[in-house]
Amino acid sequence: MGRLRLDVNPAPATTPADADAGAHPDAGEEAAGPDGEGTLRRRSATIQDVADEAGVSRAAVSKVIRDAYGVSPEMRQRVEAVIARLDYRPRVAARAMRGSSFTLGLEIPQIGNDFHSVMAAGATDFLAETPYQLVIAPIRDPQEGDKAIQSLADRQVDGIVAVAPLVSSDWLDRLAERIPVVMVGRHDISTRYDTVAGDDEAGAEEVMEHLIELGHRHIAFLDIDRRRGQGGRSKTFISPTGRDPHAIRRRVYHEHMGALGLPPRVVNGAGHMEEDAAAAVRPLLDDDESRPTAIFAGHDTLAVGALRAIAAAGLDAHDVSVAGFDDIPIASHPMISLTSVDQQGYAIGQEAIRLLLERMGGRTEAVRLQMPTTLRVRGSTAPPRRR
Amino acid sequence: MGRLRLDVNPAPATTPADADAGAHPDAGEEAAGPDGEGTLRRRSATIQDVADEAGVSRAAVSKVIRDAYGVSPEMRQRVEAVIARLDYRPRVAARAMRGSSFTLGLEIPQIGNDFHSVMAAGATDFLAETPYQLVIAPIRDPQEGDKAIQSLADRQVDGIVAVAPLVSSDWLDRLAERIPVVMVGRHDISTRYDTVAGDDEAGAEEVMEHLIELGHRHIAFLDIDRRRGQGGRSKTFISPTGRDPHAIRRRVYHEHMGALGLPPRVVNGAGHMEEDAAAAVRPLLDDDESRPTAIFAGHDTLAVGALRAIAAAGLDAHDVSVAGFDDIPIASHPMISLTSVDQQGYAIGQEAIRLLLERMGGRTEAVRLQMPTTLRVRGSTAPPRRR
DNA sequence: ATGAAAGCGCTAACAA
DNA sequence: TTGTTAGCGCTTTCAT
Repeated sequence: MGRLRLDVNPAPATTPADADAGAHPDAGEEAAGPDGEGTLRRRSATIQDVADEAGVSRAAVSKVIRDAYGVSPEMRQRVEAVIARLDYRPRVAARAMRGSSFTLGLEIPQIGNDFHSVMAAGATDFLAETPYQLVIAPIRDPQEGDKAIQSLADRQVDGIVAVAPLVSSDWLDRLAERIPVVMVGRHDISTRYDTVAGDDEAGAEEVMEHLIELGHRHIAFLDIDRRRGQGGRSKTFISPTGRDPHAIRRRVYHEHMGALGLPPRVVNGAGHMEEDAAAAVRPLLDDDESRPTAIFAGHDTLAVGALRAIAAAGLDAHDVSVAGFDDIPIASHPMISLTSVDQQGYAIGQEAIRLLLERMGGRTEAVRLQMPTTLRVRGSTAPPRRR
Repeated sequence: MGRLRLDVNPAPATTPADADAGAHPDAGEEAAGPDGEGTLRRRSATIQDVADEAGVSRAAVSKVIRDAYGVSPEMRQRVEAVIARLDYRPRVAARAMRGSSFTLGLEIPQIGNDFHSVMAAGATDFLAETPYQLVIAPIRDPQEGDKAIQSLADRQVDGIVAVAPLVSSDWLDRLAERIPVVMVGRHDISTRYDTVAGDDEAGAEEVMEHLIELGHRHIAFLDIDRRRGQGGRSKTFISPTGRDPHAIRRRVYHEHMGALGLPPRVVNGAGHMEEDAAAAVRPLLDDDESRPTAIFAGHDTLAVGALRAIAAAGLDAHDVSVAGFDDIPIASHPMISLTSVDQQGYAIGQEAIRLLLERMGGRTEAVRLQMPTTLRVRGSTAPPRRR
């Protein structure tokens, strides 16, 4: 599956059109023209075609489509009519060569993670009345963040928003010299790119205080697994600064456990997916004695996976409580009812784009935004059953 | 919120670099070079820079990066060294002007719909070992599908996969004259673009037979709402052919109800979102007498929303059963346990890309693929309580 | 207000 | 095997 024949190279896009003797392609006309309705790809109208047809210069057409200064109403009208008739669309690639592509890139480390979806929705909505188009570059392995970001940069996007906790800040600094960059979920201090992040420290503290107050003492931390994708990729590495969101959440967990003299227990999620988390949690539940009474999951997708294992084992919140992070939409579903930290993913997406547009508009000082968090207490956390 | 200052126009990307007197940008060197570490955006290396630095022609460099025929090992090595040192990256926009952009576009009508996420994952995975990058164009309103597709086309992607049930097939035919297109979830017969779709008819039949067999007679159909975004967008319209997936599911529902002489009851989901569906279902539950005993939801996101309303009202599957379509990941969660039709979203994503690559490789006959469906019976459907 | 012309970075004939 | 050259479609001075 997934094996593709190696005829991958696209057919040369060169049309047999050599007759450059003022031949208007007449693209978009309903009359199919002299060219048979065969299968050959038809060339579409260029700015030159429009200019010829309207009897003006390319420059004039360019001014019309850019709404630039210096066009008479009559010319504008004439040109616009031809544009409509020929169904002319400016080629973004050609524009990009001279300036901007009016495209913004968003890299997210996991398609299907609802937190990222919500963030992307915020970004998309914010761009609505803007001339910019957002494109998302999805990746398979969270470790490949730098590749996807680079790929976006190669495509001449005018700016990049990325969620990539593991990419080195040096590399990002270098990238940000070339193109405006806003990083989401990073707490590092860069002078070249902006950051937007939730307050991971405060959020994690709320969770731990809540669990402890409920009476839990045997609390496990369900972490994402960074050992995956161990290939020695040069620019990607395990965050050494401990400043990525999951490292912070884990540290706060350790601090609270330590303060109470409780032994920490970190379980590796073996990935980012719900199923990975369920698999990692399952063995914890076997033994009634050693079983934790609560699990603090690094993010909601892991938390939902933990709930999957717990429910499948016939246990409930009084046996094993679960708290997550992100407050993804399903968390508030009454049948899931997951206690979670709301870090305003939608607003994060909006703010990231706002900052990016600001930067593209000329701002040069770096801005760091931290969103406040709110603990949403729900049914998945309850006092532990006395044993 | 979301209101952005109108300094949206990107700063002109022209660097003040006028000294074209053989100045190598020396991009990517760790030594910051003579230029102060100020804020001006640095120009990055071009193929010309590499050629100059390596003492060869542009064509030679081009051949090296394209792995083309006719380069001596020595030259290749020399060029590659310079490429690495200068951190040279070919500009995709420039390449796109001469041929392909090595970018494939995926348009999905709703970011955050898990079925689309799974599909996108299949597409992404299939492209893994390929030189192509997938970019996703998200949209806010499902009605804007044509805009997003057009936007992708404007960006010179080499091919397009789209989920856009409401776009007219004429428009798509015209688009497909210019660029390879594969449509997902459409059952129409086009000679210019391919289609991949689940077997909506068979899937819906399985659902209805299952509900009826359980003993349900008062079955409602929870439909997406097509009245939204009523603005008269020229190329978008309510599918007149009745061949879009939701129209088919609804038709099968009507047929089964009619065959049993039962009165149909179609409820509008007022959108595609879970919350929309919950709001639409709530009023159905008020009156014990008129309350349906089962709901067939047009897709799983709506079904989960229905479950939200049902659970919030303190009811369960014996009061109101729910069946959905798509078998999104959360459906199998034991706390949700939603009966649903599996139409292999992941495989659909893979197949769509496979067909697209085939088409890009030269195939001209249209291919229509239909994926078989499987009903996953779970806890959300149960025999109705006797009243 | 309009147009001529240069050039963005790359690929693809074609020559050498 | 290598280099020269002509564009791809657009924006942008700079003349007119």
